[in-house]
Amino acid sequence: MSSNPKPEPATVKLAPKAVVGRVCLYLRQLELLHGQGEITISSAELGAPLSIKNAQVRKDLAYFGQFGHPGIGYQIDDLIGALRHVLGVDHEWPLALVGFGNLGRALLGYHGFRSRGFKIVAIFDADPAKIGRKLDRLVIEPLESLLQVVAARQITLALLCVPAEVAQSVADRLVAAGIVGIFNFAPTPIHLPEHVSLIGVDLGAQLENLAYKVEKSRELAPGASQASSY
Amino acid sequence: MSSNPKPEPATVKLAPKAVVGRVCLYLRQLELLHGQGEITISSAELGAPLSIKNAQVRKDLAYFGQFGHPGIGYQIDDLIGALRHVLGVDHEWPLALVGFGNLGRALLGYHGFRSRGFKIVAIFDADPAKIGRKLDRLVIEPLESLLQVVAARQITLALLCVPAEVAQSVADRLVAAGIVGIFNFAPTPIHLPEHVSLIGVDLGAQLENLAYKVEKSRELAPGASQASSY
DNA sequence: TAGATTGTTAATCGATTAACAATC
DNA sequence: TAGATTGTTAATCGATTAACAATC
Repeated sequence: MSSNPKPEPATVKLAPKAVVGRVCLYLRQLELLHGQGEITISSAELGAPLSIKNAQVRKDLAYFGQFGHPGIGYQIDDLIGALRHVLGVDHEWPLALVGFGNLGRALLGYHGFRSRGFKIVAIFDADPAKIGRKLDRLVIEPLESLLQVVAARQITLALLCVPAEVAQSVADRLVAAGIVGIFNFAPTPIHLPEHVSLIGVDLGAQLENLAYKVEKSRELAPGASQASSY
Repeated sequence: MSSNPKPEPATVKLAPKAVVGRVCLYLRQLELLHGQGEITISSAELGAPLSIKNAQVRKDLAYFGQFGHPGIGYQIDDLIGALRHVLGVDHEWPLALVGFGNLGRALLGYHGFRSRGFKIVAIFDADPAKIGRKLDRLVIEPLESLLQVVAARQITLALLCVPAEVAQSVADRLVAAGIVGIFNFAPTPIHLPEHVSLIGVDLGAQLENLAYKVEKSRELAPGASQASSY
């Protein structure tokens, strides 16, 4: 433990969503660079491949502390450690996968989760025909077991991949079982109590956004659009 | 040669990303209400289930025209038609599915696309073991066929579900084949020429966002977080 | 008319960018 | 020291919210 300036003088400034989103990208980029043997990096170099300006990078990082060295830049391994801690990905997260349809099946095998400490430790489905099926080391369980399994395996987060019609009611049951964060893939908004966090991705809506962009750039003229990177 | 530095003086206000995102939600909500036999709706009623304020709803819609009637509200079927046109979902969009791994397989069966006029009409993969396999009415084809198939089936959009390492190079080939919009699922930013539109969803990064929220609300106190709806 | 609700303007709020003294 | 780069403040930009005359 070093001589840290001021740990937290009641300044619980929770970072804006946009900032957190970008910090995730910085972390991934940093890990890539670390793997390539890089030692330090400047805000400009870090932002460039992500199309993010140097001032933005510095401001984002400054939300969480002072990590840089004037004239030098950022120590990559130190920054990786700091950002992992900030984002809460410096430890494992046991996940429940709820709804084992097409999308649920894909998420079970999705590498982007596992590589970040997110580990699916339970699968639930309402369909009696699916219950009992074995996958990997897991068995598909009925929603009736939610309460017991969530407690036993200390599950905190859930991937919700059920049909839109039942998304809200299943979400309610997840909350009742003690889940504190839900990643909603159902194409419908759901409402949760204040203490439960929520992220939603509506793939259909996203694709409509893309259609709009294309339609619009066609209108504007053959060859004028705004490019962007994600 | 082209004598237009600025094509349209007044009316080419391309709506901000956030506005388009919300309009997609309005459209879905309106279709739901239409199915329930509702005829008219006010901005307040439309926004409520989405946790969006009435002023915001009116402002968003006003980007695209005047659809409402003072004292009455909006005619649901008229508004649906208008928004579909604005978003470009009043006609079919032939899609290419590129990369037939876990996620690609899930997207092939994903109902949220088909119900909006998005229709997968070609599947590509680089793996010789997969090429030739039949699914639904489609055959998995090699990337070498891209140019020919995209032209023949008039494909404009692509779902990119390949590993991060090859995402950029495959995207380049898609662009070369004439694709004008890419939905990138690979967990890496890609860069495209100006005339090609891009939407990216990084599921791993999203899950990290959720982890951050949970971590943060734990710090703040047991029972204080910001709820939101998607 | 009285009540409801729009589209739009003005006020507020937040996020991005630029600029620069401080630091290595 | 000279050059590089930080963290932070100030300026700019954009998005959300409130307020209200106009309209049905």
